[in-house]
Amino acid sequence: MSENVVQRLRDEIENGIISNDFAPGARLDEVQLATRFGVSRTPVREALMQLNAIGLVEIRPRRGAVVIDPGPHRIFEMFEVMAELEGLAGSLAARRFTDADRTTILAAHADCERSSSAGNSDAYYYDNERFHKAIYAGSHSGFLAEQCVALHRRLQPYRRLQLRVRNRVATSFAEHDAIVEAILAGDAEQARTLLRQHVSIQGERFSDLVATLASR
Amino acid sequence: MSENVVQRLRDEIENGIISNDFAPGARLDEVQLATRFGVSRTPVREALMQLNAIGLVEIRPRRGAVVIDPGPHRIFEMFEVMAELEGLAGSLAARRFTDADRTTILAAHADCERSSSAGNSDAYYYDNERFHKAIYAGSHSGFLAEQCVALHRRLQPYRRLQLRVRNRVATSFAEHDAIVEAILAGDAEQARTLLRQHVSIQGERFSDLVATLASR
DNA sequence: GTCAACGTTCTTGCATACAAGATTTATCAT
DNA sequence: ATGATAAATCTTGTATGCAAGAACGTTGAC
Repeated sequence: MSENVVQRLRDEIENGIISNDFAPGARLDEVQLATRFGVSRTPVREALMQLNAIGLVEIRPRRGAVVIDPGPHRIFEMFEVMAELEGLAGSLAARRFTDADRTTILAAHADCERSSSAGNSDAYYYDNERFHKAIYAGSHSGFLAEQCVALHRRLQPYRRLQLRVRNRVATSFAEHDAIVEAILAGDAEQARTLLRQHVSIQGERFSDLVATLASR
Repeated sequence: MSENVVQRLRDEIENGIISNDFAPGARLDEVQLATRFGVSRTPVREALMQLNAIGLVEIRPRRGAVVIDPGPHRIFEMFEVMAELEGLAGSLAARRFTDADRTTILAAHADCERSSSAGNSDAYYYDNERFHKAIYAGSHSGFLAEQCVALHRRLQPYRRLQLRVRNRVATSFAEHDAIVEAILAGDAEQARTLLRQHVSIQGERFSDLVATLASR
């Protein structure tokens, strides 16, 4: 996967956090991680520092690293920012998409339709990710795409929880449909608005999130 | 400043990059930095890894760390995202500001007026920063504020260049005035639009940036 | 039985050491 | 003189060691 041990560790631990293997609040013991991955403490420390810089891990001086627990309110704030960035990506994509972008977006959208109508929420989860990444790419802003991917990744666990809510997959796909239409029609403002609404968790969706978080 | 050596180093090197002490493309030699700051290579490496995670430094495997050179296009992309985030902050602030926020914003705004009319672009630079941070705070979104501060910081050198452009300070202050009005009137959409325009570098401002970058 | 003070143990933070890959330099052949 | 190859040097990547601070348990007093 990666060249050096540190990158590998960073990815492994990050995945562990994303996949809830390391739950929020869990202590990340250096020697424990080191023995687990068969390396010394040094690369483990370096990986933890990187995760700290990203904001996934908190390092309390002399007291070790713990997985950050954002809490419902902060998760909401993160979705709020994500919505804004996705909106921007959508509006830029509506103005800038190429033939290749169009093909990629439509392909991902078609896959979403399949997994949605099949009622396969796990498959939909992955197709949905491809769909959104296709839009980031369509924005033709490398920096924006990176920011979106990073934030998307951090929100991954909560997004996943959301899809478990009843009918969310079907609703999500319907929203995709309108988004694709707006983008391909070149309607930047409409694409922005729809994507913002699609991503943000307002009203009852926030309640659903809190409820699902509590019952983990 | 900070508890441990790594944080201190991270800040020092980051400041060095921001202030162009370490120019884009410059090699960051581990032993050199270590002796310079009177520490061993270990904390230097850890600091570099953090800067790598933030995106200020590129670490090429087995070939050392260099300061990333974003290039005009990427800088433009970064301002584009910054504009969006500031716009969001402004719209949230318009809806959520408290009496304390109002006081802080007005105070910073008044300082901007002073340094602007005094023609002191260095002073304006700092007052401007306070003004924008006051708006971030007014948004009452901790996550958004963090993102804004981080990006603001990364764009610091280029923002500074911009203020050197003729009349930019006066124009900037005039824009602030309208922004304050919109926020305090609770006009979220107007605040968003004005802030977006205020921050983004469209048209001739981009040409100015490129020109200034070239003649550094 | 509870609480506090002290000592032990464990963990982190930084330094040093060593190995492996990259770079530079020197030598040789054409 | 120029190019290539090989050796020496330098730099990075990882491991280990040591000191200082935090967590924990024990002992003693009330």
